[in-house]
Amino acid sequence: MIQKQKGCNDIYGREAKIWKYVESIIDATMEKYNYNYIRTPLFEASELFHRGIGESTDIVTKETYDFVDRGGREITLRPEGTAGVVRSYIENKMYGDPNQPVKVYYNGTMYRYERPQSGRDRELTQFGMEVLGSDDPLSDAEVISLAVNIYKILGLKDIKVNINSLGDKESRDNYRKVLIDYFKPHMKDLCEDCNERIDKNPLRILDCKVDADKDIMKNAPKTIDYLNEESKERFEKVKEYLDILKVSYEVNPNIVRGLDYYNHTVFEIEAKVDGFGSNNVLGGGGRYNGLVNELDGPETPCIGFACGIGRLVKALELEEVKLPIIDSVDLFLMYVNEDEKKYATYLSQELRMAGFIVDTEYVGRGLKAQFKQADRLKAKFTIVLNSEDLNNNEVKIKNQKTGEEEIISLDAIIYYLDEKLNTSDEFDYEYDECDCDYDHKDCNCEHCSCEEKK
RNA sequence: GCGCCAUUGGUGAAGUGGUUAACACGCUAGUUUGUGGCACUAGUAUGCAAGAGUUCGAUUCUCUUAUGACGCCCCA
Repeated sequence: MIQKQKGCNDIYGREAKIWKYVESIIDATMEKYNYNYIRTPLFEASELFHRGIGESTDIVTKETYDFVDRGGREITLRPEGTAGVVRSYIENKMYGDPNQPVKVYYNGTMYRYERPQSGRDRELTQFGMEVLGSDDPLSDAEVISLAVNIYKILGLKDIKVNINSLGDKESRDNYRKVLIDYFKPHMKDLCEDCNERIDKNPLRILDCKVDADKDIMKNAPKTIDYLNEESKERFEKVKEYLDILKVSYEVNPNIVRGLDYYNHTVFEIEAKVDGFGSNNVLGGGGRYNGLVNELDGPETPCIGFACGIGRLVKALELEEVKLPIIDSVDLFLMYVNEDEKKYATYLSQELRMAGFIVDTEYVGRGLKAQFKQADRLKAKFTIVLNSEDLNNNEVKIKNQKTGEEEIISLDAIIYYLDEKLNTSDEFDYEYDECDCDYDHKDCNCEHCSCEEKK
């Protein structure tokens, strides 16, 4: 049997419906903030992601899917969304667009060649947004609040926003030196990994799990104490706007982000959900004023945010957030003989075109089993097509919820369903009640929330 | 890249170096029921991730590979 590739997932059934719902909320919310959807290629020239480290000594080895195509080009499957957006921004000269800043959002699969673990796959789907061409602290605050609002609209309750500021380049470089000077004499007290980090990526020592509780870590210099006046003022402004937007946050000096093109605002949003494994960060972002220029575009201040949808969906599931997922059909058509089946074929199409969700029998089940199937599909109405009734231009329609049956004229089906489904609130989505009519003591359906069951 | 544990039917799973691999749910058919929720009957893996080895004989032992879970590294 051919198995799926490591760290990839098949998403189907109810889970796929949740994904679609989550994505619909993302789309709708982004639109309200007037962020425009952008689609960039899934693969890009490797150089885009593995660009020169340049003047910085911070080295981040990117674990990406790289390959050489038939034309000898070095290709990389995108590990994140920002670089492609920035490339597109430059290549399409969006900086020349009179409509500034450029606000875009994306949603797509990313690929990382890593060992899978909790909350981390090789193929992942991320959505994110970027504001290119604004250095206004308001855009920092807006990006953060937009992200928070998406989580809130979806129904996540316990989310925590951690923010920090790395300051401008001057502040950041200064802080780096201070941090190295601080840790250097104490290297023997730190773990093996930290000894490597001091050279590769000193800021990330602050993230170390092993040494986190040591005094040396707690007393480490904090980024915000090394901001110059300008950066400090800027950070205050961001916080001020966040207050106006009613976003609660916590300043966490250990949020540093791994890449060196970040400056000023950096933030992470975490879900406080039990059972989320070692990594409970839903998404993060920050300001990257140097990146456009680094990729040969004009000096452009930008800020962005990205979030893994897989983790988000997992958080919603763990928090048992009720989502308005449509997983029922309006009508299930049953039949026994071939003539009835033919009529079912005709009728199902008519009703679907009229806007109803209609399903019927395809595998030759008996009537009894067809009723079971109707239950599984959570059919709101059923019709057993019967040659005799059809000859009289009639049909017996049954309300699966109440058990009531009515004989109605064939011509009246559409009107009848419309009346029942759209004008009464009888079939409105119910968040907490069981869909079935069964005795709750015996009911085993997965949505039943009755006390007896628990 | 490193470490630890796992992989038995549609699902949850029990189990053993030796002729027929529990049990439950589900599903299908039938009896009964005024056409479904109950009850009863019957059916439902030539197969225990894949390959190789040890053995008279392996699903059970060993190795390799693949995938899953979790942790480290890394985290965009």
